Amino acid sequence: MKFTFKKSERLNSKKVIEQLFDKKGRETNPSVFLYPFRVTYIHEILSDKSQVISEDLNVTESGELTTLENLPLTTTPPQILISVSKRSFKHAVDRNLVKRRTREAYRLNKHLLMQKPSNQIPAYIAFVYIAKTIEDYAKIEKSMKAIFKKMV
RNA sequence: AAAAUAAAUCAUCUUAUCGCCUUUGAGCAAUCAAGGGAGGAAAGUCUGGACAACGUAGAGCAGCGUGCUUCCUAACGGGAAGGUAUUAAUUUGGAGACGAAUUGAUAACAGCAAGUGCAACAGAAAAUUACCGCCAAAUCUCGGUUUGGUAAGGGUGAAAAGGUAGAGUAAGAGACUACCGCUUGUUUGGUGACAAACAGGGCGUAUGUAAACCUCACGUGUUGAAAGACCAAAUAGGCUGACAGUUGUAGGGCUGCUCGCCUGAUGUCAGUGGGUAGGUCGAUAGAGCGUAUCGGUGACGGUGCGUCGAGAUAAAUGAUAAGACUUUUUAGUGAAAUACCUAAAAAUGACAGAAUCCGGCUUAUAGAUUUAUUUUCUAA
RNA sequence: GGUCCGUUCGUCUAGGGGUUAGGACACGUCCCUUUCACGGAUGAAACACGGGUUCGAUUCCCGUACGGACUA
Repeated sequence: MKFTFKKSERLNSKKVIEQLFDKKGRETNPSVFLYPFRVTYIHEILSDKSQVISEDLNVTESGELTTLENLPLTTTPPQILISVSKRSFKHAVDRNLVKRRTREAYRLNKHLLMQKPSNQIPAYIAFVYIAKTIEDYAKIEKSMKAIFKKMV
C-alpha cells in the first residue's frame, strides 16, 4: 500500500456534493461527529432509479446486494472532500493550513480505512472542519484514526 | 556611539523520509527518470490599460470622473521637475501697516470680480448696516427729546465692509496725500503656471462657502475571463441564408433620453443550434527581468549583451523528524550592568497564499542591513 | 471572480450641515389596583473607527473595519 493521494481521489463533482449537503442528504446520509470534524459520507451515487436500493443497503445491509457492489469499491479508493469555513477562519492562509494538515492525515492513515470489509468503505466522504481554532497535526491525526474506527 | 523619524533592500536556512501540481523523455499500460513550483504586498478592489463580445460603435444632450503648469508614460485619479499659497524655525528691513532671504512641512491648488442658494446662536447689521457712540441744529422741565450729518471708537461673532501714518473737519469719511495690500492694463523674461518693472483704478463692482447647486476645460459607448472561441453528446422554441410576399405600418434592437440607423408580423427549402458547469484554448515570452553604456535636473527613454522565473481550476506549491539561525523569558558567569558569553524553556518564528495579465495607489508587516536628517553623550 | 448598498439608544427605525439627535417596543422608578395586566407620569440609554473640507460634520469627501444584496 502506497501513501499516495491522487487527483482521482478528490471529490469534484457538483452533483455528488449537492447530494451530500442538501436538506435531504443531511438527514439520510450517515455522519460521524468527532471534534474537530463533522464527517458525512455516502456509499453510492443516488440517481433517481437506484435511490431505493441504496437506502436499503444503508439500513438493512442485505447480503446479496452488497456482494454485487463489492467489485468496484475494492479496486477504487473513496473520493473525499475537505471543507474549512470562511466564517471560522478569515484568512486564506489559515484555511489552507488546516486543509493541508487534514489531507496529510488522511493520506498517511488511509490504509486503516481500506483494511475494513469492502462493504463498509464508503464511496464519497466529506470532512468538514468545525473547530474555531487551528489544531496541530498530532491532534488532527488522532481524531482521524478515531473517525475511521467509528465509521460503518 | 546611542535614540527617534523617513526612505530603500532582504524578509529564515540545511538534510532525510513520505507526498501534491506541472513540463519534457521512456513505456501498450500501471508507472519510472530528469527539471520547475507564491508575494512585497499575491490583500483591499481605489484606479489606468491590454484582451474579448455587443453591428466595423453614429451625432447631440444628460450622467460620471478629473481639475496650478510643463513633462514622463500604452494609459492613469500614478510619477518627476517647477510655480503659487499657507505654515514652522532662523536671519533681516521698516515708525507702523507690512515685507525680504534660507531651510523644512502641507495643499481636491480652475472659477464666488457669471448666476442662484446658505451663513444657526449672538449681534444694530451676515451684504445697498447704524444699537451705544461722536457732531450740529431746534426745543424745553437743563439733560433729556426730535431732526439731520457721520462711520473714527465700543460691544457680538468663525467672519464686520481695505490697513498704517498724516493732513483735514462741527464731527468724520479713499473725500485727499505717502507707503502697504488688492486689482486693471502695457512691456520685458519664461514653452507654461507665473515673475519683475512701469502706468493707472480709488477699493460700496471686490465677506466666506463650489468635499453647496452650478460655470468652464479635458476625458468617457456598454459589459467584464463566470468575457469569449472551439470540440464531444443532444431536443424544442429560436437564429442565419436563399426565394416568394409586404403601406417598410404596429412592434423590436442599438446607451439613460432625443435624433439617426438597422430590423420588421406570412410561407417553403437549406444550414445552424440551449440549459445539461464535461474537455481544449483564452492562460502565462511580457508595455518581462538582470546588467553595461549613452541622453536627460529628474520621472524616464535609446542601444548592446545575457536570461526564461508558478500556471492550479471544489483549486497544487505540503507534512513529519533532526540541526543551525532569530526573538522572548528564566538561571548562571562576572565587581556590576540594559552589553557579551554559557545553559534551559517557549514561539504553527512579521504581515500574509497566485486565480486572465500588466502599470500605479492604499492598507498590514517581527527582525536584519544601508542611507539621510535631528537630538543627546564621549574623545580629539 | 465581478458589481452595488448599508452601519444611529437593548431592538426596529426618522433625521441629509446649526441650539438638548426624534419616535415605537423593551428596561428602571412612582401613581392607579386587594394584586397583576391595561393606563398615566418620569428617567436612563445611540450617530462603527481614523483623517480631511467647513466658523461648525450624524449629515459632505477619503481611507479602514464589519455586515448585507445581486451576478452561474
